[in-house]
Amino acid sequence: MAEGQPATGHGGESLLFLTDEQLRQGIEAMFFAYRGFTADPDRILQDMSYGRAHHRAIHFINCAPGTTVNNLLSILGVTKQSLNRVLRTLIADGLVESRVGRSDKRERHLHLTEAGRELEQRLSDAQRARMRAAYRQAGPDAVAGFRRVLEAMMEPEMRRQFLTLRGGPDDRQ
Amino acid sequence: MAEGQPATGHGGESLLFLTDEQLRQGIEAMFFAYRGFTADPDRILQDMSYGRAHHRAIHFINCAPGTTVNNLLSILGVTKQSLNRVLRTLIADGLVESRVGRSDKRERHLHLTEAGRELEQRLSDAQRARMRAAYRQAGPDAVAGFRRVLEAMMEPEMRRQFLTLRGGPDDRQ
DNA sequence: CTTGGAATGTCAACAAGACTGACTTAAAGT
DNA sequence: ACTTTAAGTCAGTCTTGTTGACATTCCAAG
Repeated sequence: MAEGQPATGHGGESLLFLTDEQLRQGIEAMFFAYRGFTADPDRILQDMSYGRAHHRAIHFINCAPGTTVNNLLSILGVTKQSLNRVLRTLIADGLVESRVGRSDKRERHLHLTEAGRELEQRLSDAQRARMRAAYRQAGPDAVAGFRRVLEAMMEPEMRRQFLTLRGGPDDRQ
Repeated sequence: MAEGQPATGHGGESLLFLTDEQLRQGIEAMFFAYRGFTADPDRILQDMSYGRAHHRAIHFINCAPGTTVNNLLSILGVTKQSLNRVLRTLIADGLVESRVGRSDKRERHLHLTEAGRELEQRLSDAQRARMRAAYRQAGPDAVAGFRRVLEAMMEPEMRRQFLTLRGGPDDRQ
């Protein structure tokens, strides 16, 4: 496994390219960058009594309105009990609405309320602003490469989820 | 702010390039990729009674042998109480050695023991393997772009730290 | 129709790992 | 002598993950 493009055609670079030192730098870059990536929303959230988990839930409910709890679980990769605590507070605070499924009454379909969409916007704007700045600074070609490496780094199952999400959200309810 | 390169000279793409949808996809890619990024070491660590915090400490002690506790704190971005809990167990388990500073006896210089280096290798190998596979699959140009975007995404202070780390570790002791 | 299993979601209790705040000890600087 | 700095500790809280037990609903086999 792990072939794809055998790293040919870049004069000599193909060998230097995968030294442990280069990889170590990539690992550290990932670590520091992820900190920056979450810094802005975290700052907003800590003033409310929410955390990163709430942000993630809000984000993906916004992306796929009407999604079920189970569906959200597989995207977020946590236990249902963990997600439930977060959802409970979001519902209690009127940011998320949980509608009993029409066809299958066991399911709960999740939607953001107006207030929920408003918070989502605030958080997304902050995160997108940093992303936009980074993209601008790095340039279009760098962005394409960035995306390619990230996709290759995902667990296969998550990559499927990711590509599905890009396609179209399920709005059944 | 957020100019740098005004995204010129890539025929038409310059406008499409920064849509909210593109940015959202970048954000989600970052989320899923980071999960993959930590998955392998996490699997190794959960069999021992360690967590991600221990991995980070071991990683950076290995990178900069002889680093002080304070130095490590600023790299990891956690409180000393939090780091101390981790260091205490690592020292007790004989993975990390804490030497009193020669010139300044208040400082403790941290080193990995043989057992510590061994664990570090195991963890790094797992993480590097994934990184290597992703790099190979994406190709050299993509990797360069990946690195550029990550660097631009860091908090300015972390970027300094990162570039310093690339330069040379401080081996004073 | 009933009944038992599977799926979905909820509640309760606990652990890891972050945080703050207050305090001690030792060494360095002034 | 006094202050500052580096490190460590104790106690308490918060977020977010975990497992275990439980309720509800659906569906299919008897």
